Amino acid sequence: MPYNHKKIDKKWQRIWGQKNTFKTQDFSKKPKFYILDMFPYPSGVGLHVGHPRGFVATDIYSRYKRIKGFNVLHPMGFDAFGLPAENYALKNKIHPEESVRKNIKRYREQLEIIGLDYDWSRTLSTTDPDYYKWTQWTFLQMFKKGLIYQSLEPINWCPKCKTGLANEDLEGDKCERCDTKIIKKPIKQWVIKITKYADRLLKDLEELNWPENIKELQRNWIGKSEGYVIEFKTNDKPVSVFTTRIDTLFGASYLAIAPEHELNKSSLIKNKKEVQKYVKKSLGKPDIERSQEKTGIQLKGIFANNPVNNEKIPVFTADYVLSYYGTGAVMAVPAHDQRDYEFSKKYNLKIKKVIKNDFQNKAFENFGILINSASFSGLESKKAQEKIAKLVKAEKKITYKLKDWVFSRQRYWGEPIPLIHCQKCGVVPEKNLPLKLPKVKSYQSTKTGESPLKNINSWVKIKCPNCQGPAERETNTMPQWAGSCWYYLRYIDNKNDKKLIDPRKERYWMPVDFYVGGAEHATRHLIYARFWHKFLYDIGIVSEKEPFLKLKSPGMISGTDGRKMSKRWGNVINPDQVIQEYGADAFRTYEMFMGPFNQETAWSDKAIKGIRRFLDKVYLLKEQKGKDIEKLFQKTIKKVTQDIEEFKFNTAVSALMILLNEMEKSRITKKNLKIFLILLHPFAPHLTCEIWEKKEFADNVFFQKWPEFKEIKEEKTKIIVQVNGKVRSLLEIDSGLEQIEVEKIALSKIEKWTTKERVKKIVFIKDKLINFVI
RNA sequence: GGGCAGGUGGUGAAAUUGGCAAACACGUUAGCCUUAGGAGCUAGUGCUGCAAAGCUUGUGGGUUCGAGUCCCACCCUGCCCACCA
Repeated sequence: MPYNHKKIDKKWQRIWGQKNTFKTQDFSKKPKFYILDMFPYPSGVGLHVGHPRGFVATDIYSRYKRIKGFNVLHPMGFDAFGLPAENYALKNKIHPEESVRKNIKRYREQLEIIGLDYDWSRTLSTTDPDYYKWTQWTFLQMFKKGLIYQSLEPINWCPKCKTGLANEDLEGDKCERCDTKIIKKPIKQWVIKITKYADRLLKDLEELNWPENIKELQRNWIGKSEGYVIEFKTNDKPVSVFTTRIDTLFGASYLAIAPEHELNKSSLIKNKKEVQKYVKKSLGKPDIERSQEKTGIQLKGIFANNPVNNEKIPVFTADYVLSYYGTGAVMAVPAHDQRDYEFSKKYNLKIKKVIKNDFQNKAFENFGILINSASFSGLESKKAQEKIAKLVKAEKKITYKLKDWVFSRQRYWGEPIPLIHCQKCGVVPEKNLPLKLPKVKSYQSTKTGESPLKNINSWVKIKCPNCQGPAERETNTMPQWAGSCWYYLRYIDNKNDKKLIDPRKERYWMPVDFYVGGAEHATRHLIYARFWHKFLYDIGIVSEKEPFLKLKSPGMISGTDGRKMSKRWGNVINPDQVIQEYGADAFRTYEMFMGPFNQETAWSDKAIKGIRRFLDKVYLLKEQKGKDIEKLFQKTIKKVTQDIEEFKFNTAVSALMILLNEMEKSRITKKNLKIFLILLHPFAPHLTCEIWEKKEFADNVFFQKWPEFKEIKEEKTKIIVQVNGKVRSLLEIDSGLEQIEVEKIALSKIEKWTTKERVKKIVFIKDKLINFVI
């Protein structure tokens, strides 16, 4: 291999470091550009080649923007609290603080040898007390604003991790982290009222320049639906139900309530024992199990009145009804809801069609024309809804699938929740932040499932800051997602110990212009962070409603076998080894060349060799005489510029290859060589810097201007000649010729296929195509 | 069950958005060079065919002078959500 990548990579990384080349100044005459990577979670195994795909892309974009004359902020940090880090530490019998420090060091080394242009002086870790001080501070602001409440409802419990999990942390009915089947367990949890922001989270999505599929995922996650709340009178307390199909009210043949519903405790129930047994059984089941087969039990002795026709209908407790959605009770319309249909079949309940249809053996769920609905028969669903609602005095209501955010974990390795429980004063916020995580030897979960912090008496038992009476600290910690909700703000002002962020700097840098990271965060990190940001906006800490203007997600890189890279398959490829063998520039350029940025692709040990060959040839380029290829140069400048802008790096690289292949056979001037190096620089920064220096070109590659391209008019043009749409010939003629002239030339070329007489019609597009239809 | 993305050579892929399908690269074949080749260079390489020529973008239909691209139906793969009333 003609160039020594090991030497060159090291040399330039050292020079960039010594000269502080990538140090970013706050404020500048240049326009600002904030480009951000989703910061990594430093696990024990280190990065595999899939992780840096996004980092390399932002690096290319960032270097491109710098050369284009922007003041670029491109920072990197680490998200290191949470279960995986704690489990890793437990397994390896070291303290998580220790393992996290080691892992971060390793990650940073791995990132540095790729030659990324981060300003490391702005780095941060979510586990650093100077950082989580402000995570805790924001939490307390939410607490003061009444956005946080305690709840004792049954939560998803992982018996192995011994912690409560939000629905988002589940994989079906299993714990996402350890694959253990979860159970329902009532535990006192802190919960954030993210649902209060549901509408804004939904509405503000519209303005964002995000991929449509990610927006759609968020919309579905928030899950807005409009309907009505109808009150059904019973012989006990009335039951409110939520429905989106009030037009089917005449078809309601029973009420179904969730096992958690109040009415289950009614004294009028005749079969109390059975009902209680059913309720108890249901509450222990995870939701998935509840969804597998529809079961229920009638509340004997209880009846409801259908408000539209006073019909007396039975009431069932059924665990297919979810307590946390709508009102926890539904009116069942078997003819028009598949779930109710199945239930009715099983328990032999009335199935009454009220929307015209020919369906048999299943429910018809579409809108349509009402039948069997007294004076409303004949109306169309939408119209009927308003009228029926008016009649039964139903209230319009908007419901969301989004649930409040269970914010506490019964674990050691997280931000301590800065609250104090006092018998007299209730819950009191901590005054001295950061509330540091105490150092302990043993941080195993307690047998009761409570946080390990519970065992540290000296930390837990304190005096109430209000009344000086005996009080206890909250021992739950925050979930893994907490720290990543606002880290992008802290890069802007990472050493500020007075404020979360200096407002002047915030106004200068925010919002993030471009955010790049995995699509798997579409519904968790990206919703939580947007929520957190909106809260900070509401209390005047930030000036923008949305944190991330533009978003792109890299496609996964799978192993050479096409399977997801994992220890289990033994197909993990380590970037260090690849860089060792082929150099950082070949690694970077190959990751961009392998396919479209947002598409999953399998790694290939062989294909990277082509990139290395390309770079070797670049290294050997020298000024020489030959034919002029100015046109191709202009075309390539245009292509590479546009492709970088659009994150189409694969075709940008291929354009550079095409240019190089031509250059080898053509005239190369000093000017052209410089342009080529500038175009290649974002992809292969080490090599281009080296060549630039070796050729004794002035200055440095990244202090150059990005080349502008000129549109060059072609004098000659190629015209496709078709007969009946099939290509039969190709003409190379002067540009701008009119149809009559082209016809003459073209006809002589296609004598084999047709004659002038047989031509019925001619389709002509100037400078492009002529098609003879016969 | 719902949503989203996708289906093009032996492989990764490209196609100016309706106008030469397969650019670029990997692999491979032949030759050169070499003591050697897991180096380099030259030429070839979608399929069928000796050739002329024909065929080819998951399947079937449609629109069009012309379809990988637009429309309809279906099949397959991947990801996400999933009793959301």
